[in-house]
Amino acid sequence: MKILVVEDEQNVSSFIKRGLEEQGHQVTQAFDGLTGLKLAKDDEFDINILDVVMPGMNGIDLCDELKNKYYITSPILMLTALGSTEDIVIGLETGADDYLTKPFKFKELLARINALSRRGNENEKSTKSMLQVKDLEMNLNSKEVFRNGKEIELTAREFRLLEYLLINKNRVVSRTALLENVWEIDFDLGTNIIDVYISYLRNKIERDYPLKIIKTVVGMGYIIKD
Amino acid sequence: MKILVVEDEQNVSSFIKRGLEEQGHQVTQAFDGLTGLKLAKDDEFDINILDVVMPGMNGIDLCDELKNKYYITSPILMLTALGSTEDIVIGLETGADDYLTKPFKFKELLARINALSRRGNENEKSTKSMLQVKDLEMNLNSKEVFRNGKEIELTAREFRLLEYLLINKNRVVSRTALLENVWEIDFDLGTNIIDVYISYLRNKIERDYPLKIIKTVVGMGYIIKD
DNA sequence: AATAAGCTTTAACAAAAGTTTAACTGTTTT
DNA sequence: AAAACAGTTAAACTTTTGTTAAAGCTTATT
Repeated sequence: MKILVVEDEQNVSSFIKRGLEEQGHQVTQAFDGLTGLKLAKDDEFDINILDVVMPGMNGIDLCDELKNKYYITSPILMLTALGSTEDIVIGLETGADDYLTKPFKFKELLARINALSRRGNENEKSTKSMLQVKDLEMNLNSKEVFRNGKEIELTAREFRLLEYLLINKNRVVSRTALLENVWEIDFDLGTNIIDVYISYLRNKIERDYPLKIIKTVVGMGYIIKD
Repeated sequence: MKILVVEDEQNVSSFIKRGLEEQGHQVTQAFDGLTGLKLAKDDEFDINILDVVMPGMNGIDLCDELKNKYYITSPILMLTALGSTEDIVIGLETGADDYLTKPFKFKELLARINALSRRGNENEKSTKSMLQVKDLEMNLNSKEVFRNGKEIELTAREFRLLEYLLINKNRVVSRTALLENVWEIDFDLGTNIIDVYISYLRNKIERDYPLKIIKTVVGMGYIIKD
């Protein structure tokens, strides 16, 4: 993992760096808030460790900027002096994902880092390249579609239509939305292309199976439900 | 929020309960691990607070069971005695989402609970789109309507009418307003379409239930009250 | 550049579903 | 009790959806 450590005290920073590198992580150091901001805002790190007390920009403001201005998604772990409950409260409020009071045992830091990265990975399940509903699977990388394990060949447009419906699983998708997002047509001029493609799609993915996938909601659009 | 507190020390448990209830949360108490397990495993709580040191099943085993056997998804916050770093490490390793060392300031517990629930909500952004009154629920994403858990099929117009009434819950909605907002008719030419649709709607959502939803306010319009 | 194959779009029609009108009945207010 | 207001019903009407075939495009290949 790539880990950023923003900490002004040389010896604490090195202590962390050495320990994490022993665990096979790649550590980048920043010794003041502004440098830390520059490094972190592009969200290239798996975890950001920020000290609260620093000259210039402090850890809380840095955390605030990162989470609420640059909207970074990687977790932030705050380091605070023992007993400064106020800081902890504010830190968590501004969006820090965890904190640790100094002095701390390295083992605990490690456990927290693991917990944070574990949590991060769970959220990324949604980003992964498979969409599915019932016994229908769509692989976004290989652009393959399977029903009950059997491959179904779709044309590009059929694929995009199905993809959009799957991304919006459990939501009714209007014709306007389909026209805009699948066909990039921003105003309808009385085409029935959607109906035609829904029909094609149904022929390919539902014809041989009793379990239907695409439901029509008359007057509103179409929906794929779990 | 519904919060579960599994803690064997009466006074600590009550302290937490009282504080959280003051914040408007709904707290359920368990005074031993097994009871806690029974309550938590059905995953009906928004947050589970577990004490580590308890007679019988301890908090760490409980956490392990819940996360790795019953796969509950709601966050777990562990309470540990000060300085037992070992416990914290194990706790986080078994899947706890956060921990707090005793003694703690209530303010901090609150901040952590808020942080945990915030994190949870991000994963299910589809939730915010529910309208409801009494035992009637309307899902604006899937365009589904349920009465007492049972689905009711509505046409597009019926849906829009009910939606508008629900958005204006506890307010009398005039016929003119309905005509403008549901039918997009800006001036009435003596139609009774609203009466007709109110009648259709009542047939579908009230016919089989003693508890009525839509009330007529003669000379003014209709109202749905909580 | 011409051809062919595959994909996309249009258009016509049939079928299904939903909406509106209007006549009639019932209820509340004056 | 009359007048105004609200509710019900069924038939007429409109809109929406599904299907098919043919025409129009693109793209790869000769």
